[in-house]
Amino acid sequence: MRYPFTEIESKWQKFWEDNKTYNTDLSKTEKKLYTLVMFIYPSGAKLHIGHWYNYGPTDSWARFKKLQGYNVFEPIGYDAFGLPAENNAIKYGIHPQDSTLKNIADIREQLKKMGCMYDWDAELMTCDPEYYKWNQWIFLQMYKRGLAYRKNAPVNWCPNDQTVLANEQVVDGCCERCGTTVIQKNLYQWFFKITDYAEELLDGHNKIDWPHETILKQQNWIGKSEGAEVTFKVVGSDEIIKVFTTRPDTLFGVTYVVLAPEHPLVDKITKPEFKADVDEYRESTKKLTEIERTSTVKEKTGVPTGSYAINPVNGEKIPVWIADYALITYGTGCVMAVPAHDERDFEFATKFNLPITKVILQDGTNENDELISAFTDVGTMINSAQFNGLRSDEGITKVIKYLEENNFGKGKINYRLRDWLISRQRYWGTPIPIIHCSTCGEVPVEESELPIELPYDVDFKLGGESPLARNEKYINVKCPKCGTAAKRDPDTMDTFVDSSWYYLRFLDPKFSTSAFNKELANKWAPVDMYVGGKEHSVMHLLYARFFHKFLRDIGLVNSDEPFAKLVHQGVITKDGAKMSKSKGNVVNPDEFTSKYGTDVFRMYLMFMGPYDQGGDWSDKGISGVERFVIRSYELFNLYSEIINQTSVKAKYDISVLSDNEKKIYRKLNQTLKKFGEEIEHFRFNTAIASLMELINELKVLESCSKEIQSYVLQRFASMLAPVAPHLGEECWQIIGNEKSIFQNPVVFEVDKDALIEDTVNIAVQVNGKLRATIPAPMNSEQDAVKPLVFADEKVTKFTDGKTIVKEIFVKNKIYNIVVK
RNA sequence: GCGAGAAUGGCGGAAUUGGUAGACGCGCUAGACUUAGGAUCUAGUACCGAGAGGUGUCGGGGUUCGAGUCCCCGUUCUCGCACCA
Repeated sequence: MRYPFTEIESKWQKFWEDNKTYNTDLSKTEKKLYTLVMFIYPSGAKLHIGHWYNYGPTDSWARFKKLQGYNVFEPIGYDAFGLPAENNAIKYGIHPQDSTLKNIADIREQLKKMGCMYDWDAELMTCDPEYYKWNQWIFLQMYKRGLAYRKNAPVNWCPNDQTVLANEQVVDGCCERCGTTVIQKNLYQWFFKITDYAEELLDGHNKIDWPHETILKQQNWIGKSEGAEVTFKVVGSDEIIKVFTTRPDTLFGVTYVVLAPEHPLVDKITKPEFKADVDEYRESTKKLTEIERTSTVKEKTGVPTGSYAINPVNGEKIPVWIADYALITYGTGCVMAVPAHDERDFEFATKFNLPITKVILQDGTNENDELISAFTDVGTMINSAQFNGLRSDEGITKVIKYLEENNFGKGKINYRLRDWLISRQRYWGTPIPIIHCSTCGEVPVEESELPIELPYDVDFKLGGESPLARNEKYINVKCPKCGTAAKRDPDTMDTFVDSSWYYLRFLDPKFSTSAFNKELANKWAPVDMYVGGKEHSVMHLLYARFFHKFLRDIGLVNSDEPFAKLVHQGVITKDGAKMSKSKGNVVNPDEFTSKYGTDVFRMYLMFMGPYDQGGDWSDKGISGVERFVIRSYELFNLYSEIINQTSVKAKYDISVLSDNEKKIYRKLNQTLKKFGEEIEHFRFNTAIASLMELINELKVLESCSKEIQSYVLQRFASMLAPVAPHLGEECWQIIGNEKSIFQNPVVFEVDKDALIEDTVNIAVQVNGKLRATIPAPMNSEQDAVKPLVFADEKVTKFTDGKTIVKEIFVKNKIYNIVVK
């Protein structure tokens, strides 16, 4: 028999849509389960294997939970703003709005063919003014509280995309999107003050069930380090240099100070006779790309400023240099250099012949031993006045205390995390709701004026400024305060703003008088299960956590974290390489869905291997899954006459069943248990393997009573339904049910009494080597098993004539005899 | 350089707390059926060996009655971060 997947799949897709099978009643919060897959970035019209791999298995998990009786909410939406649509417009002249809406329409159709249980009434897209209106509203709430602010700052600029990038979007010194080398530029930009939440973003990691590596990445990104801020006075000047150090215990070993070349103090303290060299050096570092500058293999460079500073703890006069190994973006932009105990300072001091003073003595060495490299570990403090003799790790707190008592500095915690730059000089994004007035300055738009809609007619060509700046009608407005001519902020927001709170918007998208329904958000947030790629470990997942905490602080949600549990799916590669249009190695899912159907393709993706591991694409094994699907379908057709479902009990007493019935009843329940546990933990490959194992044993059904046949098939269908939803529904119907299996999920219960086997095979080892397996009644004690063991000549062959030293017995598992 | 993870048949991959290594699937071999088909079914399939048996989870040590699993040393690969003071 052929498996008519085309008919079956379209039939059920229509059924689900007509009956709104998967619309969730959000007012019912009992057993609520909010499952979400990261929404779609509609940069093209075609879904690729990665999309299927992301959405299919996650949907199977959600379906499984629904069959377990959870009130599951699984929405879908489109992350619709962003650069690709606009780049496309520049290249081909298609308006971003037109191409995006077209893509979304195409994608929607493909998603429906995937057969996921999305609640289509909750669908959203971020380019909808009713959505981005609330981006603007949240922006204004942040602005009011000083968390959205504008400053002139050195920013990452992509010369190709002609826009500013967030630090997170710079990869290896290149634009994450187009690969062009990023340059530094000073611009007035809008920032969100995510740094205010640095400590809480770290703390919150304890409250969420996320992959360990993702939490580590975020911790690393936030980059908390504890130490001290120390003030150095500049000789013959009122200026002071503040440095951040994690090693206050080495303070007596400071032999020079380094400023970042961009540091504003450089102009003030550089001595006239050094000015030419300093300017030249600053010019040359400016020309370096991010990659060249941050390369660790690069030799250290720098020039002296001619000024000197005073080390507060010992009054020593030390030179002030500038060098590009001091980063303007970290700490204070100034470094106190301790060559004896820091590798970079050691390298620099050696190159420029600066003094090296040992202040931490390595255990087992002498003070006068020559240093051949920096000693950075813990040792004993020397040359450090009253601190001599202390262990350096203990010295840290003592020195900080001394600094504070004498007003030389203070203990300080520093973070690598920087504020989130959200301005983009591009069109296809959320307009920033600020008006610039020459007399009133920055004026926020009234909330009642929102949304500030994106005008349709704009000139997209690249010019280093936002396309919106060239739209006279949009840009020229009257100042809401004084009424004089003013201009709108011409920039748009980073698209990561859109994705930072969309999971809340799903909770009642039609409720347009606020960003989201607060009452429902408090009942349904956080998202219980969130699934998406590892590439979002830092950016999206950190920003969303920040937003959630902010929304909590203004009283809109009562939870601390947006995503309680997080799972990353792996990446599907092709011949070891990431699939991409430019490489031309994209595998088209249609090729397989048209040949095998959706269910087979979805199941094969799940069966390939561990979900979080992904893997290299090969269709080699797909026929195995196809065979399983056909065999299942045939099986149900074989028993299609079993329609008397009412006689099926919830469980049976196995002692009254025939041997075959008992065997299959037990196997079925064992499979239910195994399958459930595997799906629960996203181990789809082994879950499906357990179904295949079961079907391999279903031949004995022939000799079972109708009741048992019915019992087994019902439950088999309930396991098929999550992993092959169309097939599951069809099989459920074949055995006489009218409703969708997902509408009356009752059959996912394991009969625990049936799980235990009567007999077990005990492995008999002699000196740890397997010599025989002996069947014995379940839970037999050693005394009962022993005679069986020594009656087996496969065992005695190895024990006869030897002395038995020891016998180890593990119930139902092992009998190990140690002989000499 | 720092951090995280991984390495099991011809292939994808299975193996509760250490307890019968190779589940399930692909492929392969043989057979059955046959309107000769890349369909289906049955049996087999880690390696060496005729067999008894031996050897096997990247390499080398160790703990243990027993190690894919735990500990130490090393190799290779993947992924993050990378002059963060």
